[in-house]
Amino acid sequence: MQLSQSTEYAIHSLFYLAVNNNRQTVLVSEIARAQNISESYLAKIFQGLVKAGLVRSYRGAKGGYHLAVPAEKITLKNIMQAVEGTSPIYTCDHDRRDCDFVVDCLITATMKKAEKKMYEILDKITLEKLIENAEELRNQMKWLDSIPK
Amino acid sequence: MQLSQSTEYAIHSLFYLAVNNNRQTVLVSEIARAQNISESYLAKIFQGLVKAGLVRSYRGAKGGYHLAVPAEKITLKNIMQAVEGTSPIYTCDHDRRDCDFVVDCLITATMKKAEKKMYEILDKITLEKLIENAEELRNQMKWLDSIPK
DNA sequence: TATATTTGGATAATAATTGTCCGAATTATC
DNA sequence: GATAATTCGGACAATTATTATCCAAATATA
Ligand code: SF4
Ligand code: SF4
Repeated sequence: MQLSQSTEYAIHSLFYLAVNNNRQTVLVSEIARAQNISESYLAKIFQGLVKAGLVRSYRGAKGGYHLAVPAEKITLKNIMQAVEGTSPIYTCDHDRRDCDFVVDCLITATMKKAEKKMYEILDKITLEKLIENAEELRNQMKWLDSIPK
Repeated sequence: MQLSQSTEYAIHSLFYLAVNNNRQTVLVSEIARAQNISESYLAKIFQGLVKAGLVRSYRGAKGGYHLAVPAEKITLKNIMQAVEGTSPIYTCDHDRRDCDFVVDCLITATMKKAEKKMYEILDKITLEKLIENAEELRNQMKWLDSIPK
């Protein structure tokens, strides 16, 4: 029940993008370098983020990425679901058992509710809010300083 | 971000145990058969549940398992953590970045809060409540009927 | 003693995650 | 038009986690 490292990469990379959203584009190589993570792997993650509609890509010289929507519209929930998918945290195999599954049983209903509550919290925090928080904690988050090419 | 199948097995097996808690012991073979799942794999899961203090085991003839604590004291949270562990859903690699991590940043704080909310919901539902719900939905949950040896 | 059962360890099969590489497509600039 | 810079898509490989099986040893009953 842990988020994949890809999600941790994606959150931080979008955060970095949001901080640098005034620039035309940012290279994936720069984003990887800023965090000291694998560039080729991050490139793959970004392909997914494009498909999910969170970032826009620009190919060719002077290309790169920037946010597809404003930073105040992208939440931690959005990012998490873009990377991890949207399938529910709990699914039961009722076929395997002798279980009709007409009405949600209390197990299923509870799992759905727990998941919903979790996403409600995550949906409240946007990249914009992360930036505001970063202003307060700036001295502890040096990796956000943009890296010159 | 999905629960492992082991957790699904554990929840249903403990549920089955709770329903049959009037009996002295229940065999792991019976529990597996009732759900049509692998007996040897379930046996391994039960070893973990013993260590977690959720069930008690009895070796030898007439042995088996029963709940270590009353059904109203075992929650879905307890079961989930017994199987999946208690490490947080989100951990960041601040060493890899240039991040001091003195105070929780908003990412970390939000993840902790989301996790907490999720567990709060799961901690409200006990095996006892599942049994009550099963009485209502009895016709759809035939697998709970205890299997004669 | 014979039988029933969990325990713990070893091992294997399968699937998911993480990571790399490269040629093709695209775009900007000279 | 040629060149350089960049993402894209697909294939592939390495590593780790999950799911599963088996068996000898320990324990308990009768
Ligand atoms: S009891 Fe509920 S969770 Fe379990 S198999 Fe039936 S419907 Fe699914
Ligand atoms: S910004 Fe927050 S989550 Fe990211 S590395 Fe720093 S402390 Fe961790």
